[in-house]
Amino acid sequence: MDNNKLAELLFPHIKTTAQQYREEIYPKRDLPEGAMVTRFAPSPTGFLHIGGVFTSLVNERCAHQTGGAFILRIEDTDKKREKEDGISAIIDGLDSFGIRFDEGVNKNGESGAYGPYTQSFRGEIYQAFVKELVEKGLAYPCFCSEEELTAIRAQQEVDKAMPGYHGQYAKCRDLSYEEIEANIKAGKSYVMRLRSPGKPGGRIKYKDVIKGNIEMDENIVDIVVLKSDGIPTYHFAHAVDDSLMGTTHVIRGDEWVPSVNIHQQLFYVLGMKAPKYAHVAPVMKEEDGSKRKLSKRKDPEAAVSYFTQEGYPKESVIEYLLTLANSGYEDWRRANRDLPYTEYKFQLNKMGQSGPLFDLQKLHSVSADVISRMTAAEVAEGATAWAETYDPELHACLAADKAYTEGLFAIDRGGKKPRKDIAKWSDVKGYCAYFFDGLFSREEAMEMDKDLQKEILERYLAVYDENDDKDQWFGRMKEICPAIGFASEVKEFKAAEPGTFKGHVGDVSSVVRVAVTGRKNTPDLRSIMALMGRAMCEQRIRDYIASL
RNA sequence: GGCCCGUUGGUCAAGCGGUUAAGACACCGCCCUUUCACGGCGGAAACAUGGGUUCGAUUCCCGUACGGGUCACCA
Repeated sequence: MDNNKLAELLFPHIKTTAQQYREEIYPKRDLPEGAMVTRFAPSPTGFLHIGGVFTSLVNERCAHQTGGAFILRIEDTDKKREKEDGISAIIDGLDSFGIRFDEGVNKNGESGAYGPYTQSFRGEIYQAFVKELVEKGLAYPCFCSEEELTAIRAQQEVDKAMPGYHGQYAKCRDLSYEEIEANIKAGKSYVMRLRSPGKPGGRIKYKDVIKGNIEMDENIVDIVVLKSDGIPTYHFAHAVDDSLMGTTHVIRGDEWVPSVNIHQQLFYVLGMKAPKYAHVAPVMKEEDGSKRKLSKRKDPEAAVSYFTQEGYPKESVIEYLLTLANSGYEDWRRANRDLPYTEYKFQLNKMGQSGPLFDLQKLHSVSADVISRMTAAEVAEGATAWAETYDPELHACLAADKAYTEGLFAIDRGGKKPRKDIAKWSDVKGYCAYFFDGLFSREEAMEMDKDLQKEILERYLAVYDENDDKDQWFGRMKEICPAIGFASEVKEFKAAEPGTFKGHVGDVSSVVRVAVTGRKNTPDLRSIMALMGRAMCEQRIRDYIASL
């Protein structure tokens, strides 16, 4: 058969050759030694999944810490599953986690010298490569219908043969030029298949950066490279794009491991160098005692929107994901509390081989730590921004007086041992409600004789001075003690015979605390009262007395 | 079912032939402390299983079990 003639019959409109794409249109990248070119290549089939953030973070770290490039490519080769806002959901989602791309699809379209970066716009490129394959006798049209394919599968089951279009089952493999021409003239729909050079029984080996040495059967299936609509399959698009774009490391989910034999074969027939592969295990979820892949449909915490809704700062999610990705990260963080995560030397080959369970409790702890390292201004800003869309009532309070809001977050913040009460912005309301009359409610009461509480508060009011510093403030509490039979030192109280004192200075401040905040537990009361101011504190105390 | 990968405390995990088998989250106790938090100290808690190889296996090899992945004109 005349392969060139067949190629022309099949692709008469394709004038730019594969050779030109390879050598002229997309030149080699000029990068420093060791620079990694990576890519995140999602298909726009729904919303961004936390697993997508995970793999793109890994890709991003590898590219940027080596001075390489990070590409966002959209794999929209499946029209059926495509969702309308799929692309923008991915772009916005990644952007909201601060993951930056150097090339590819973005909000304004595309940028970079290796485009288009959206596969649906690369049709002619793929076809040029298939055309070349046809010329070399490595691809052919297949006219089998869905029914025929099903029949083949059924037959293979009977024969206990390996499923797939191969060997004796590859009916269209050796069609003559005339037959092909006749089918096409008859308007029969067809796909383009690879004429696999693989031999049954052949084995291939490759070294996965994460999984190590992997050995598997050589591919012998004549896989589809171009679907009947002329759009490539993932496999083919991957091979063409990643070689043309100069990807050095393909870092993707490990569900692709079994396809590596196909991919390597594709690079081989295309005459292009295969990239290195690193297969990342998926983030898992525990259910009924067994692990399974985190699913977008079943698990609310799988969608990135969950984290924004709950108000986990993006830094927290990244921080947590990094601890999952590299176990050394936590140690590094402890030693370098204030450095940005980009300073950490991420190691691809140190990633776990099996999927980690997504642990919300750990996220919570990591996030509390992240927030504890923020400044009051940052916390105020984060919380206010979150509340604006998710809690209008809270937002009204936080936004009313910026200085006041910042002040409340400044209490017990900074220094070596900052508080860790807030793990996500949705915790803020519970944390600070008593600072605002609009949110305030009396949540807890003192278990102490009411008249005694009254007396304590009356006496306190008599000596209360809003200008006191911390020591003076506490001194007032002590001042009250003797007159009401309380110990002004806790040690004194503990050392004395039971019954000597009715209580101690700590109990006095507890009464004041409950009166002012409606709670038994709060951060430093003096700071709280100083921030709230005399009028508010006095009002709270008087209201409390009246309620007793 | 075929093929591929994996299996260290509840979870995330160090480990790479000889260790008292790290650390973190969670849990428990104690200390610090005017409350709470933070912090400090301590505790309980693990090498799936059976065979080899070896002077010695968590570590290497084989089998078993369990878990995960994949076998499309989906990615």
